[in-house]
Amino acid sequence: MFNRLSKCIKKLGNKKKTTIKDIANVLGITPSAVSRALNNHPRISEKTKIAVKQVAENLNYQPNHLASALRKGKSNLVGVIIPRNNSNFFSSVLENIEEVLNKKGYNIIITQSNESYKKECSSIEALLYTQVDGVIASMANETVDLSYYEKIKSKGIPLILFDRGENDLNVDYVGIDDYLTSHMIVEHLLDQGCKRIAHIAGYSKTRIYKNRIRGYNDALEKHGLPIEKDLIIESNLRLNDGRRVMQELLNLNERPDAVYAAGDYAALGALQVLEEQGIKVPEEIALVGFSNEPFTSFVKPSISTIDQKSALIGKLAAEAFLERVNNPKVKASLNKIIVDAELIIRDSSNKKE
Amino acid sequence: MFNRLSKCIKKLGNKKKTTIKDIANVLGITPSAVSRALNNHPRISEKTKIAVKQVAENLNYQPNHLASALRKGKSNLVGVIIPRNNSNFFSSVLENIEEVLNKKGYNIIITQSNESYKKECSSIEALLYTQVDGVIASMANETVDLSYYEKIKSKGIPLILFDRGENDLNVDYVGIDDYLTSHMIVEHLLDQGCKRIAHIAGYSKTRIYKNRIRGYNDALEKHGLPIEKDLIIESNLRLNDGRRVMQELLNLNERPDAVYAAGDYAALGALQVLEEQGIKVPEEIALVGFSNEPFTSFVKPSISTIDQKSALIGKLAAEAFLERVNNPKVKASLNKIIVDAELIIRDSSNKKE
DNA sequence: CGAGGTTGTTCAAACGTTTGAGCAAATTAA
DNA sequence: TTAATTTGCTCAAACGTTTGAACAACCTCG
Repeated sequence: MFNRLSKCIKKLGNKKKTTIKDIANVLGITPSAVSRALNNHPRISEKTKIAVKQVAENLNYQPNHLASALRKGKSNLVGVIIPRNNSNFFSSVLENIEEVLNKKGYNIIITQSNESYKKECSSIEALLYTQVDGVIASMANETVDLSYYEKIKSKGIPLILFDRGENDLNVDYVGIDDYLTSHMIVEHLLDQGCKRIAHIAGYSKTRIYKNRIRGYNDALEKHGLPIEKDLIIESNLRLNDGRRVMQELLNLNERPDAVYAAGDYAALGALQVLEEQGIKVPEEIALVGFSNEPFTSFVKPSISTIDQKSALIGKLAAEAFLERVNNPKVKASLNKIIVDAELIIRDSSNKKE
Repeated sequence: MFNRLSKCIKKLGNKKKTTIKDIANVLGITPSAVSRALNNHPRISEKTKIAVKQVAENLNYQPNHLASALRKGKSNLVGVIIPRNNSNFFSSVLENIEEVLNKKGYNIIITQSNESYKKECSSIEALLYTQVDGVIASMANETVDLSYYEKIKSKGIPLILFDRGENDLNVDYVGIDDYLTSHMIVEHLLDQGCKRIAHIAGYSKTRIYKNRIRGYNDALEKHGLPIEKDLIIESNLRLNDGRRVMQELLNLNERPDAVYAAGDYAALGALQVLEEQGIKVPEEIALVGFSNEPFTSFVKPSISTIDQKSALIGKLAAEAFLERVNNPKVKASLNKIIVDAELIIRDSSNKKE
């Protein structure tokens, strides 16, 4: 056995990667026994297992994922598609997805759609080509055509959406209840004594922004306040667009006394305009944003906002995927997991004390 | 031929994925001919190619990446390791790496080390297991032991470092010249009339922060200014640590009249403390950060900082990888690609006008 | 002592591609 | 017309693993 080993070590000189075959040769057993030993198969003797692992270690054996994935028809790779990577929300979601899935032996492939439908399609294409075992995605704002997502479903692998999803697509979803969250914001502002609440809305075709608008409207109605079209202005929610919308609101005959922006960057833009014009926040106009971007806590005044529980959403999305993989037959109930968002009240909307 | 086709379509009913074998059966040719047709092999007739592609389309054929990667010994996957995903710098680098590599048929697997050495090791492990064709990485702050990176090199696949690299590891590197950039900052502050420039330094074991400190020292020396130990304080560069260091600096017998922080978050922390204490920026103390995080442009006063050309760095790192893959023999010269950083002068250090 | 079960292993096929070698037919050159 | 070359394909092995089936050797039990 010893000269077998040394022969093999010599062979290793020419840089070929070690395979289970090499291990088998060293020990004088077959590759299948080695494979089973490495996978702790019950029908392999403890003695052999130890020997195999020892030799594997010595030869610096690294299993070839490609081969086993091919044979098993399972890659242990999960694709994650996010719109953009620079927000704190997505980075935290990712971190948690990864944490949960790594523990179960999955690795993740992250792709950014950059909010572009075209890029999103090519990402899906690439992920499917890589034979991922599932996809966890948050849709680009632009995306209306769902055929590429249908393609994932038709492959028979799990598809989990988070944050940005579509009801039409019949799949698992994890996110907050935008409608209720909007309610919460409006009621907080009313509670602060505000009477004319404006809404810097997101792209009204996207489900989540649509729901925020609905929530805003219904909350006003519920409290007997009129819904004024002038006070709802659609925006791409970027900083500069927040400025533009705030300016428009200030140009109205009757100014609002509160602004609820569907995104933090838009809220920041609004805040800048208010500051430039010497309008006191929150005394004259109160302000609430959405997403809890880090900067909301350190600008002056700090901006009230919504914490979307990114860590929890990531964790739940990953678990939803695992659930689907482990119980592929249960096609029946699709989960809509709704996480409670949290309103973080900061200076920009806190008139009391 | 037509009944062959319909037979095959029927077969497809039972959800099995189409393979080149299926296409071969339909057309009555061999799988190898199909493979060659799909890959535009010159020895396949135009007629056959067209027929194969037509049938492939009809049967909704999707090539199995795992199989071809296994056979070719090449996965067309590139691993990217970044410390954290929430900074604008890394997200922009990623976007550009992806753009360049996608064009060449590569997909990227992104993993976050979360600045943890342990996580970094397991990421490397995972990437190697997935048989990536190369790794592009920015090292975690913690990382001192390079053995895991050596492991990548020993696999014989390209390793490209960016931003955070180590000279000891003999590999390609893309980044800015931290030493010169520090010079530039110090000279800008001197130009503004500052005489006592403090430095909120990064972890002095990390190469880039070490170089920033060296640059700071040498620039002062060059201009005949003393180097005062009290004015250089090491920090983890997070917001709160920036506050702590700024407080320490203010407690000195003789206050600095300028602060150069090696990171934007630390600069922001410093700014908060200055504002709270009613110290005028830049008049009493000028401030410069590092990295051009978005918030530096919208806080009041806006913070002068360094743009590290993230897009360019991403692009160059990806190209360095491609270079290595295409010319594996050229072991000789390893590239240190140095990109010129740009000083963005904003209100926090602009005393003139 | 023989039937039945368990243990530890081998055998061979399979996963879906790619690719060097081989070969017949068609084309070109001499 | 024949030899040489080109064209268009087939054959079979290979990539490294996993896995159902088979089987010998050993153990157990009545």
